[in-house]
Amino acid sequence: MDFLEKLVNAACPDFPKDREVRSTRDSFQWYKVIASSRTLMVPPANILRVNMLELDRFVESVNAFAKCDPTESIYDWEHLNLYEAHEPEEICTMIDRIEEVAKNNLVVCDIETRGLDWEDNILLSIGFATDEDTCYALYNIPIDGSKHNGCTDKIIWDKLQRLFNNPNLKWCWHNGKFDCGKLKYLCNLDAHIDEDTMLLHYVGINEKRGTHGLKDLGQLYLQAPAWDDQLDKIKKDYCKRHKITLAEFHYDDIPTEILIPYMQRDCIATRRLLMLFRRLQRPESQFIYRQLIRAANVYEKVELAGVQLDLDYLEDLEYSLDKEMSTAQKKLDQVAQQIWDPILYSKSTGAKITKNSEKFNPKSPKQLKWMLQEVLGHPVQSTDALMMETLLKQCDEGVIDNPLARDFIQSIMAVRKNHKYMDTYVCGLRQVMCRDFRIRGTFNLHGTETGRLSSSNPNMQNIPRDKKIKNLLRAAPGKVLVQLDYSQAELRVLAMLSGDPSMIKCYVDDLDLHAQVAQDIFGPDFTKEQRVMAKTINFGIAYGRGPSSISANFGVSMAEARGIINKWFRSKPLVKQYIDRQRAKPLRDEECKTILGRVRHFVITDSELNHIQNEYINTPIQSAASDMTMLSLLEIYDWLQDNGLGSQAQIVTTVHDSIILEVDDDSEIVAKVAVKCQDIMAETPHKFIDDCPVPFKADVEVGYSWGNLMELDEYVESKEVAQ
DNA sequence: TGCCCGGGCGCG
DNA sequence: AAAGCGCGCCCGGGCA
Repeated sequence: MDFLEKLVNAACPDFPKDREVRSTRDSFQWYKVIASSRTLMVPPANILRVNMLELDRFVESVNAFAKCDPTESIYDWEHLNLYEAHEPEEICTMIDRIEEVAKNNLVVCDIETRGLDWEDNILLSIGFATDEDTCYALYNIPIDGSKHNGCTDKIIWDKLQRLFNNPNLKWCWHNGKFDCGKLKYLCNLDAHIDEDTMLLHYVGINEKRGTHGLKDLGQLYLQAPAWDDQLDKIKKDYCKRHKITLAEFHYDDIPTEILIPYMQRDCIATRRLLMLFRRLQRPESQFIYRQLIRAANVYEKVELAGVQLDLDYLEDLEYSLDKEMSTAQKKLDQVAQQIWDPILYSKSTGAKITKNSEKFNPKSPKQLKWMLQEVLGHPVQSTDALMMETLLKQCDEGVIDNPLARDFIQSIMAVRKNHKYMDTYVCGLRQVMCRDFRIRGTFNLHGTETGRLSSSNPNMQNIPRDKKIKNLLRAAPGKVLVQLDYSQAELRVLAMLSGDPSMIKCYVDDLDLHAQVAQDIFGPDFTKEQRVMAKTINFGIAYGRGPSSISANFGVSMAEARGIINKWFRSKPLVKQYIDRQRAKPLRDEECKTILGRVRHFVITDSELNHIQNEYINTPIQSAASDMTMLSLLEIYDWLQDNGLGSQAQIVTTVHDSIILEVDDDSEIVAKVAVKCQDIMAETPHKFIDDCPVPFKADVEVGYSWGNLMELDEYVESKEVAQ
C-alpha cells in the first residue's frame, strides 16, 4: 500500500471501493471531483506529509467524497435559478413570492453590508435561497420614507419582518449571528437562527480555526467555482485606482451586477452545505450543536447590548498615563543613551539602519536583546517579563555588577507596561467605541479548538484586572453591573472527571482547595505566599506542568519542585490516574473527546507528542468548564425573558467562566437577578451531566464600574442608607 | 505600501 | 531545544 492509500484509509476507513483518489501537482485541480471516473484529485503525498493545513483539507475532502454521489446536483453551478428585485413594487412582490415558495420549509438567508463595523454601515442586499438551486435577492431596499406606486417603504419593511417572524419557516445562515445582529442594528429587523453551517462545520466536522470560511467550504465540498476571485480582483483594483488601503474598502464600491450573484451563490452554497453537513456530522455532536445555535441567538443580543465606555475617565487616564510614560521614558533614555549604538547594533545583528534606529526603541525585542547583551556581558535567550524579573533579582544579589543594569531593567519594565495599557486599551477601546459610547465586541463561538469562545474587536476577554483600566468600562446611568463568576470551574471539572475523592470532598465540604493543598505540601503552618504557590500549582499541574517550569517560576530547586509535585499527586491519586489515562490516549490512537460530545483532532507527531498529551489532559477540563458557562448563560437568558425582566437586566459580556449583566440600579431587582443567576450556575452542571458528584458554585459582585465591584450585601446596604 | 511573522503580554 | 493549556492585539522587522 502506498502512502496516499494509507492516508485515505486513515482519513476514511470505509472509503468506497468503486472510487479513486489521485494525486496531482496542479494545485488548481486539488479537491476537484471528476464525476465520470469517480475520482477525487488531491495534492501529492509529499505535500500532505509536511503541510498540516493541507492534510486537514484532504481529510475533509476525502470524507465528503466518500459519502457523496459525484453526479449529485449539488456539484452543478451552471443551472441555478437566480432572481432579483430592486424596484419597490418588485421587492414587495418578491417577498410574497418567497413566503409562498418557502411554505413550511427552510430558508437560507445571507446579507451583504457596506462594511463589517457597527458604525457607518449600511445594509446593501438580502438573499433568500428557498431550495438548493434557487435564490431570490433584494437590493436597493428603499429607506427614505417615500411613497411608491402602491407600495410604501413601511410596507416593505413590515413584510420583511413578517417573513422573518413566520412561524412555519426555519432560518439557516452561515455565521448568522453577524447577519442577524446587523439586521437589527442597521434596520431594526428581528431575525433568528435555526441552523448555522459555520457552527455545524465547527462542532460537527472540524474544530480547527480558519477552516470555516464559506468560500473555502464551497470549493472543498461543493466543487464551487472560486467566484470570490473576481470579487478580490475588483477590490484590489479599486483600492489601487482610488489609492485607499484594503481596510478602507467598502462593498458598496462593487457594482451590484457583481455583488448580487455573489451573494446568491453564497446563499445556495450555504443551503447545499447544510444538507451535506447533516450527513457528515459526527452524531455525538448534535447536542452541542443545538446549544451553539441557542448561544448564537443569545450572543447576538449580548453583542448588540455592548458595554458602556467612560469617555471622561478615559481622557483623564490618557493624560495621567502619558505623564507616567514620559517620566519612565526619560529615565530610560538617561541610561539607554550611554549604551545604545545604532551602528554597532546594526553590525552585530544585521538590522537595517533607519531613521528610527537612531534612538533605542524599547518596544523592539531585537534591540532590547542586543542592549541586554551589552549591559550584562552575556546573551539572554528571552526578553520577556519573567526574564526581566530574574535579572532584577540577580542585580539585588550582586550577580550582575554593571551599575546601569538595575535602572535599565526597571525602566524597561515600566515603559512596557505603560505602552501596553496606552496602545491596547486606552487607544484601542476608544477606536472601536460606537457613537452611543458603547463597546460592542464580537464573540466567536467557533473561536477555539477546545470549545471556549474567543472575542475580538475588541477582545472583551483580556481587559486588565488593574482597576485603572477596568474602570474604563462601566454601567450606563441608572444601571449597575452584576458579575457572576464560577468558583474554580476547571478544578471542579477535574474533580468530576477524575472522580478523585479528596478533591470531591473538598468541594462537597465547601473548603478552600488552595489552602488544603498548601497544608498537604507545607504543613499546617503554611504562609500566605505558600498558599499562592499552591494555587499556581493547582492550576498548572493538572495540565502537565513539569518541575522545570515550577522551579523557574518560584526560584526553588528542581529537586524541591519534584517533591512538591509528588506530594500533590500523593494526596490526589485519582487525578494522577486521570492524567496518566489521558496521556496514554494519543499513543493508542484514541480520540480526545469531552463530556458534552466535542472532539479534538490531532495529527500525532513525535516532536509534538508531549504538547498533544498535555492537550488531551487539558481539553476535556477547559471545554466542559466553558460549556457550563455557556449553558448557564442560555438558562439565564431564558429565565430573564420568561419572567419579563428583559428590559431590566441584560447580559453585556462574558469572560470564560464569568457572566456580566447590566441591571436596573434597584436593589430588589439586582438581588433577585443575582441570586437567581447564582442558582442557575450552580445547577446547570447537574442539569446537563448525569450523576455529577461535584457541587458547583458561583460568586456574585455588583458595582457601577467594572474595576470597583462590591459584595451584593454591601451594595444592598448602600442602597438602604441612600434611602 | 501591504502582508506576514514572531516576540511580548493582557485575560481565564 | 524545551517542555502547562486556551485565546487576540500591539509592535517591529523583514519581505515583495
